Order: sequence, then structure tokens, then C-alpha cells
Amino acid sequence: MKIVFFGTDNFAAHVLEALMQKHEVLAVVTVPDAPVGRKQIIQKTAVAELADRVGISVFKPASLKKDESIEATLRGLGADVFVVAIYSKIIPQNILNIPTKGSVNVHPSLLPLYRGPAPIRTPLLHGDTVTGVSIILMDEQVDHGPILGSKEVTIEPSDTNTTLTEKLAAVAAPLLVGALDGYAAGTITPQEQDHEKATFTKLVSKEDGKVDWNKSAVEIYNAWRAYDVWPGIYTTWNGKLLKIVNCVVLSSSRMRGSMVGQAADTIEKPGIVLEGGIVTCGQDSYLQITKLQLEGKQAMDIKAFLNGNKDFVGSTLK
RNA sequence: CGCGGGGUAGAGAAAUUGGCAUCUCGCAAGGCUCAUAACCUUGAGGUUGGCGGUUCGAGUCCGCCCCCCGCAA
Repeated sequence: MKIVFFGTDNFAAHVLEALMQKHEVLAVVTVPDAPVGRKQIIQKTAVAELADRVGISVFKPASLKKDESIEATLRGLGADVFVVAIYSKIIPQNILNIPTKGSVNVHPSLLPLYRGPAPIRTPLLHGDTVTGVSIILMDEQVDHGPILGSKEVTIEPSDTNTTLTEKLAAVAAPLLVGALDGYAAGTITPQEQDHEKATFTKLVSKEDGKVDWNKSAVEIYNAWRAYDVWPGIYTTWNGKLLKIVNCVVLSSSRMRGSMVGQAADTIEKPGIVLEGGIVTCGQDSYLQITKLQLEGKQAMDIKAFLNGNKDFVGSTLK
């Protein structure tokens, strides 16, 4: 089939790569190059990178609604179907309706669960053990259309946003290709979603990474997994930003045994740093920081940090 | 020129008004021990990011340059 692909990040690029093997990708639509990093170096998206490398023409409209020429351009390509995977903009209906067979979306969750902009992170945040990928036909509502296919993926306790994204991308690529074939051949009947069961995710903001020590160590650890890479999880120490680069949950029974003789009030309050960089959390739980980064400093192991910051143990994180 | 923090031994940090460059860890050798990420003793390891200036004397003060990082995006 003749396809126009919409996408931005690595997940999308991975899907595009698989798609190119089986189908004719006429063009790619992504978002404009944006300045990245402290030096504000202009960088193109992973999808644009791949498209440029293999010689597929790329469009980078700032807006699909306001740019009127883009609709005519896309219409002129004569695509059978549009495939959308993590394209950080909402595509207006008049664009979705262009291809003869409509538009298909790759969504990295088991729809109707986790609709919206953070479908990979939110299951991690909730501590779910299973998620998946869904291929749907796009309709007038976001992540709402009938399902062409889906596949479950197991979430390991060690999975983070990064590793889970890779796993989902690996599953998504062949699933999409299969669903497209089945859809084109008429062997797949689109299944309406059970809208009663729909749940929604919200866009992640920097604030979400701020650690609330009143929460349990497991919840904080899940936040670390969900907010991996960006925004990460952080707290403050002596008024300075402290990023938690790595951490582990300690079983509270083990901790209780080792804390015989410790003052009771020290044990109760959350956010207190104990020996070895272990921090008291809510619900009588403990999180050990194993790697961290203080504002303005390089990331380092807890051991190195303790060597130079003797007053860390006994202080309170906020 | 978006705002800000920083560069001192292999790692992390100190160093008061400019005045013997220290501490913790690691490393090496020896000792103790059934044993150890334990403990004791000794030791190696530095052009304090670079260049220039002020000074009797600069990690510290001044100028220029290089590099790292947080925020922001």
C-alpha cells in the first residue's frame, strides 16, 4: 500500500523502519526541527533523521490546521492510508479523511486503557504488570476508533520508560504491518472499543518528577521508572536540586531489624536520610538512593557522594 | 551573547583576612584474623583546567581562554 507516515520520536522511527520494508512510504510528516540542549542546537526528530537517511521526502508543518497548503500537498500524494505513531500534534479530521482507506494509529497501550499522551509511562507509574500495543482506525476522538489489532507486553519490575518503549516498539512494528495487511485484504473486522472502560493519561510535566516522601518507597520507585530520562525524579537538599539517578526499594522488615535502638521519631518522619543514603518514605518503607546528581555537579554513586558530603546522612530531603 | 553552579591526588569533598595544600573513600605494602566492604601500621599518588597579570608569597585577587553541569527550551 501507499502510505504517508506521521510521527516524531524513536518509537515512531522504529515503526517507520519496519513499515518501509513492506510498503511504499510516499512521504513522512513530522514536527519542525527544534532547538535542543543548553546550546540550543537545532535538531531534527528521529523520524526526520531516518527519512532523510533513506531519502523519503519529509514535511515539517508547524501546524496542520493553519497551514492550508499542507492539505493540498498531502492530498496530491494519493496515499491509500495514513499511519500515525506518536505524532505530538492532533491531526484535524479533514486531513485524516484524505486517504481512501482512512488513517491508522499505533498506540502503545491496550486500548481502551490509557488513552492520551502518556500511554507508556502511566502503567509504570501505576505498577502494572502488563500493557501492550493497539492498532486502531482513527476517528474524530483521540485514541477512540475501532481496533484492528492489539498485543500484550509484560512489564518487568526492572522496566523503565526507556526499556518499555523499546519493547513496545519491537512489538508494534510487526503488529502494524500485519494489521494493515489484514485491513487491506478485508480479513480483519475493526472492533469497536469498550468505551465504558476507557481511561485517560495526562501530559507529563516537570513538576510530576518531584518526589513526595510521604508516598511509599514502591510508589516513588514506580515514579522513577515512569519518569525515566525526562523529567526524572528529584528532591531538594539544602535548597539545592537533587536528582535521583538510581534507587532501590528496601523491604521494611529488613530495615526494621537493623534499626533496633534508633530513636522512634527519626523512624516516623519521611524524607530523613539514614546511613548509606537510605531515605525514610511513607507507610513505613525505605528507598535507598544508589546514584544521584546534585545541581551543578556530575552524577555520582551514593558512596562517592557520602565521601564528600558528611552531613548528608541525618539531613532531611524536601 | 537566555539565567545560574562548578573544575584541588584514581573518586568525592575542605582549605578563615592571600601564608606548610588537608579529609573521606580507593590503591600499594605489612600486621591482626577461621574469615571479611572489618580493624591496626606505613606508603605511593598534585604543575589546584590552561595562559598571562598583581604580590616577598596565589587554590585564594585581576584579565582572557578551555571544559563540565543545573535551570530554561
